[in-house]
Amino acid sequence: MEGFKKGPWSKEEDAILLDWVAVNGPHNWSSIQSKGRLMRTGKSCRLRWVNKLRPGLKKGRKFSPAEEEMVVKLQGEIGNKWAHIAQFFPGRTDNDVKNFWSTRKKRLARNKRDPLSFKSGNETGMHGPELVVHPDLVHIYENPKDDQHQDKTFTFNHIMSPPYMNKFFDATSATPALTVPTSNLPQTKSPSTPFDNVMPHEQCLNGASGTLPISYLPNIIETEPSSAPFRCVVPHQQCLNATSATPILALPASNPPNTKSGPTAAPSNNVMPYQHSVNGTSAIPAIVPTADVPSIKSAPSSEPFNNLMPPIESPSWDRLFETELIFLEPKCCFLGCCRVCRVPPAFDDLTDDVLDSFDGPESSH
DNA sequence: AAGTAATGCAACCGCATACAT
DNA sequence: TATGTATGCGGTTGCATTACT
Repeated sequence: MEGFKKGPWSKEEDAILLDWVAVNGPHNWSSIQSKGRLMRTGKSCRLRWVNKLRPGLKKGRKFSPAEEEMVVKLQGEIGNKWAHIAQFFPGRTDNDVKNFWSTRKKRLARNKRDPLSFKSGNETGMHGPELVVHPDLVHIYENPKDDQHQDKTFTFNHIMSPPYMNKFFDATSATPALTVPTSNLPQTKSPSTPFDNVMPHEQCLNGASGTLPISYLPNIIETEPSSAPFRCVVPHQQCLNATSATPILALPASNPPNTKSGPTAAPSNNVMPYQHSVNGTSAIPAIVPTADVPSIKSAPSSEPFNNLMPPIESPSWDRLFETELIFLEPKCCFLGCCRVCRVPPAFDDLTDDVLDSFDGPESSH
């Protein structure tokens, strides 16, 4: 193509692009050029926005040893799916991950090391928080064959939701790990992948933290048929019990997701699952079998998440397991990744009472 | 201090896919 | 259904900076 500028972006160009996105949203990239605002291709504009200008990016922060380990594991699991891998690292772009991997690969090649191997920070000369994994998760991860479903990718994705990992990595940081600015929410791709959509949900239950404004549903189940409207989310009971009996469902009308800038496939046709019954004694997953999902009415795009699921009828973890809506044994789900705060419980924090109160098939675990 | 190697990363390209017409 | 366009992704390149000798 002729007439398009290439190479590094100037501050002026960035300002124009930011201004454009502020007004028009992060799409219709070609219009920026066609309307004479920038002599850049739409692709170039999009790339600049995604990789450099998008809010919420981690700038100038090297990958920590924990992040490195997770990149290695993820790459080993799913290959060079950088965009997918990047979802596990909020604030990182696929380009970041790709560049990191490439650099690391070269470095290890020079040292004649397997890029799939990981050495801790001490061994590599890097320093940072060690990756600390819940014992159950370690076991599940390292023994995927133990899972009834032997798809390693699935098993892994099921456990390691991006928000959880983010919290995980930032355990020693003063920065709240779950903070995801609305302007940095993943985009809705299409109605066929409804829960790639982002939704705000209730804060982490009244004072667990005042700085966890938004979380979102992870891409957990990649092998799930695209027609399935809900993906597995896993609350853990003690979290729900800890500070409030308030169900987490509530979508504050004053805090809708930032969807006006989204693609044409607005998330307004989506509904979100919610925790309808928090009674303090049973862990009720916010999963609704496909067959139970009612027809979803359309809503104006300005009210994308006003459609809420009606309460589900007390499905048990067992049932969900049996119907393959969750793919780990219920106990593992219960212990694994919290829908509310996205953090697995510290194993030692699980009191006998909590464990006893769990209604799952303990005997099978 | 200068030259070289290593590193980090921005940005390009080609291709695939989704979507509109 | 076919075609064109927009968008997204992975591979690659090239430049600036940093580390090393």
